[in-house]
Amino acid sequence: MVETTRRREIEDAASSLFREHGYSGTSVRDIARALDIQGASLYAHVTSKQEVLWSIVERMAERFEEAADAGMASVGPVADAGARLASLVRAHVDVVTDDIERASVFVHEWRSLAPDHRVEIARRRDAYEARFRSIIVDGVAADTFGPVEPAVTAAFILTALNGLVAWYRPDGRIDPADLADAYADLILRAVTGVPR
Amino acid sequence: MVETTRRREIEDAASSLFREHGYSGTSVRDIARALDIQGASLYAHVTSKQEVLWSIVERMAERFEEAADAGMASVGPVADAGARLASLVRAHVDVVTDDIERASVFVHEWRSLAPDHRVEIARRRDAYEARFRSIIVDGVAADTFGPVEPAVTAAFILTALNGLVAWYRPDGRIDPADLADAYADLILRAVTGVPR
DNA sequence: CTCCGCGCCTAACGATCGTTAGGTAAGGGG
DNA sequence: CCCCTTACCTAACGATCGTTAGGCGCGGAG
Repeated sequence: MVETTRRREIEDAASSLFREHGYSGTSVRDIARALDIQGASLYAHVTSKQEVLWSIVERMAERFEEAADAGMASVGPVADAGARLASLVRAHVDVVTDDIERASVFVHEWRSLAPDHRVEIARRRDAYEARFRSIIVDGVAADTFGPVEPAVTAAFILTALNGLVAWYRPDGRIDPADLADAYADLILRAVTGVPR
Repeated sequence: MVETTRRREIEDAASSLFREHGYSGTSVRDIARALDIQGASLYAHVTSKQEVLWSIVERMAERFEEAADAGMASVGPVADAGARLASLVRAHVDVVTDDIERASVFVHEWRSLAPDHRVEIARRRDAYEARFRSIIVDGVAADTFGPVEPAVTAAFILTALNGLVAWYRPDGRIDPADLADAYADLILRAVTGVPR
């Protein structure tokens, strides 16, 4: 399936509907109705409903990975654990706030993928989470961070970040950059802070 | 619908399936198959699939509310903000780890409720979140906490807590009480800590 | 002017959905 | 012994599901 304007409109509509009603709760005819065409007409642009989901999820996986790469590159490999963690957090918040609907689909609907794709996404999520874990291990070893448990802490951080899709509203009065700052502060204090 | 053994077994099976495949992704016949009976036979115990979801979600809402009440009662109304927040966090983690499948359904599947029930749960979730917000406001005012934004911070905390359903495994090697401690520590430092 | 292909249409397919109707087998109480 | 309740069954309903087949109109290229 080649990338056309119509194809993008279909994925936009699908993202919005998948987010609100889930993959199983959204019918092909629902997606078509959002574009004012018939359900069967979608198949001129798409090979299956499942392929639309995969296209959305795969693209977002890529975006999260690229943002993390860019964040690490900008801060340098020798930066201390706190700076590297903050960079990962900001990168993640940026991606989520930039496309909250696709991010929400990525976070919640990967369970609806066909087995092969589901396995692939699970693997890539593991690798993504491992970036956080390894920074935490470094920070604990260097005594930059407190004596936190890396696996629990990484899961805590990532689920908090993904939780953004549950409440962030792009039309709200909250600036995405401020939000990234606030989240980076909260998370940095969670791992480095000492009680006042 | 009265409470019988069979009724509980149905809700157990439904919770597990709703968690794995979502409400729309689970058919009445799927639930029945888990109990080795025919789909139509379920209707001797249940008035509709929607009612099963509501029963699960409503009961969990109650459990979260009761746990928060008990937590606040145990710590006393004059305790400082940090102690009260830690108590809420522990209460929430306890409920989630005690029944991870129903908790997961509560967190993710309330969107599939009929409009009236959905509105009611949204209202009760707001009230629950307001408990966290008001403690944060107190802590900031008393300078027990840092200058965090209460709405953002409360959302951060609650989504991190709810994120437990995405990764906690009751058969894992992690003790629920240790987990509650770890989460309380992380969250307390996030709001109170100063950089080391 | 003709032709081609893109974008959409209607119609229909077999499967599966939630739910209802009506019946049957087992077991305990009068 | 009979009756009632409990727990399940088969059969079927109309609706909706994802998807395929085949056709039609329009706009641009030759």
